[in-house]
Amino acid sequence: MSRVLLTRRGPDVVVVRDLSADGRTVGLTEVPAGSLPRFVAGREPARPRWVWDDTTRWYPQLLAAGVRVERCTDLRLAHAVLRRSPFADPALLTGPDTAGWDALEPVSAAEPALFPLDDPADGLDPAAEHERQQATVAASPQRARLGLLLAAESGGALVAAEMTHAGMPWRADVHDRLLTELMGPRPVRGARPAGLERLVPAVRAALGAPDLNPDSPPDLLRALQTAGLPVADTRSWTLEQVDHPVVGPLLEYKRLSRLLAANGWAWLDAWVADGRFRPTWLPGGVVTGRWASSGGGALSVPAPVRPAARADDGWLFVVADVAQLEPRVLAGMSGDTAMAEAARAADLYQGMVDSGAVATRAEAKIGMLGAMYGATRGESGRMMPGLTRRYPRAIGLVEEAARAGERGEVVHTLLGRGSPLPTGAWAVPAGEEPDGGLSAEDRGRERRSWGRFTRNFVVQGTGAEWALCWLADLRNRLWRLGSGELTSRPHLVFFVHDEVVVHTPAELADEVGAVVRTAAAEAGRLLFGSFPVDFPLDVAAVGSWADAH
DNA sequence: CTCCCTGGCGCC
DNA sequence: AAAGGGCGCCAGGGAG
Repeated sequence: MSRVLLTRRGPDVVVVRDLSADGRTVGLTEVPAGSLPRFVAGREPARPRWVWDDTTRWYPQLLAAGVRVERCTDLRLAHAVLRRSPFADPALLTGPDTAGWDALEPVSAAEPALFPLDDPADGLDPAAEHERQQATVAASPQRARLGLLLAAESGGALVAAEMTHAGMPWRADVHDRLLTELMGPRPVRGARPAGLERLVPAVRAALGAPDLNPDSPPDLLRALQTAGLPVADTRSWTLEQVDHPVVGPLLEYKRLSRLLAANGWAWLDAWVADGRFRPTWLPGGVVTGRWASSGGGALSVPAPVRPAARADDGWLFVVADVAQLEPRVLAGMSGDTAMAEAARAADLYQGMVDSGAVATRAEAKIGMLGAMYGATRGESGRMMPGLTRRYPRAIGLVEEAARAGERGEVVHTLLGRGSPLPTGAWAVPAGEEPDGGLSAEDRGRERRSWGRFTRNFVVQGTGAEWALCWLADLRNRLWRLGSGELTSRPHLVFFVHDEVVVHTPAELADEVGAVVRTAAAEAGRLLFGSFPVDFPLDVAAVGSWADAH
């Protein structure tokens, strides 16, 4: 496969290097920046891997010009992975501008102030960085896994740019109607909607606090305590435990007030334009390898507004999510055949019950979540001995990850993403002076807390790798289902950790459903080879996102 | 005034 | 006696 490296020379010229398999430059061309899309489109039929400093600095402009590419290497993301990977030799990755690569941030269309003038990326040498990265992977004892991780990470970068380009279809009129039905028509700026305002006197009266501002947690807490309620905070869960006339109206107020603040009319104004919601997706934005997002809270769109996400006329959403991704991933990465057997069922937790490992589905779920999050007490903690007996390899893997974290060691995902080193005062190496300000108890608590983080890291991070492989493979399969530009074919519009939304012409929905499943099976094969662990999907073809679950 | 922290809560 | 992982975002409120 050929590789083509793109670099900028000033604002107007792009330097194109054709690279040999060992990374040497075998061809050099200069292209005016304005004709880059035409150039890339002309080369794309040969299916090169485009190598560039950072997908966010190249791909949005190509997409805007109607050009889609099949694959790339994103040096920024690859650098971040390699810098922390226990599978990579740091000496091979180190160069004169390593600090610059460490510090390189993605750019977003929403804040173009830095770009293209004065971009720190322009002080870096992508050709040299690419050579270092190639050498690092080639020398790795796990180069297949590491290579897969870098390819998947880069594929994710392409998906992210394409999803922002296409946007999630979003009906502002439907959203406005939902809000109006729940809390009355849109008020003038700064005022409470009538449906919310109506609840304030009820709360004040029930607490005997005529001037209370229910939006101020400290004031609210004082008023609750003054009224004699045994609460130490104002959380909804706490209030639900209390029997008092204020609870009903106050919980209702909090529910509506939250919706108004997070996804009300101001959210619509800020994030929905031309019938599309376009968040900025940040692949690799979380230490575990999960994506983050900025703008509009894309990863936490609450259920009540999802009816506003509606496919275009003649189009459908194919919504797919994988049930119990993380315990399945744990079964695969630990090679635990008993857990993989339970994972053969569409419902892994029911599979655990059917095999006699646990008595009820609820116990299976709480036990597994506790194992992966590090619960040691309560119902979840009490289940650990039984789970350990039944699934020694799976439980053993997360336990060992926790112990390693408590020793201050790095843990890693299946494909080699490394955890950060602890920075807390508890982690001072033996022999050095511990922080005088931290008691032995505090140190123990922080040490265990870091162990819970590393315990979860290996599972959450490997789950993210499965999802990346799924996404990257699905993207190319969707492209082959249609013709014309990206948004006239079936295309991804949303991704939330273990769920995808594809926007597709209605007549292709069945085929989309099939390739979503094929891509999931392929992701399982890429990560776990022939080890028999299944990743069954819930797939629905719907007019609205809200109808999927 | 701006900056930063916290409580609270939405998602996985 | 609701403990236990990862996020982003908002409003309030204190610090500078």
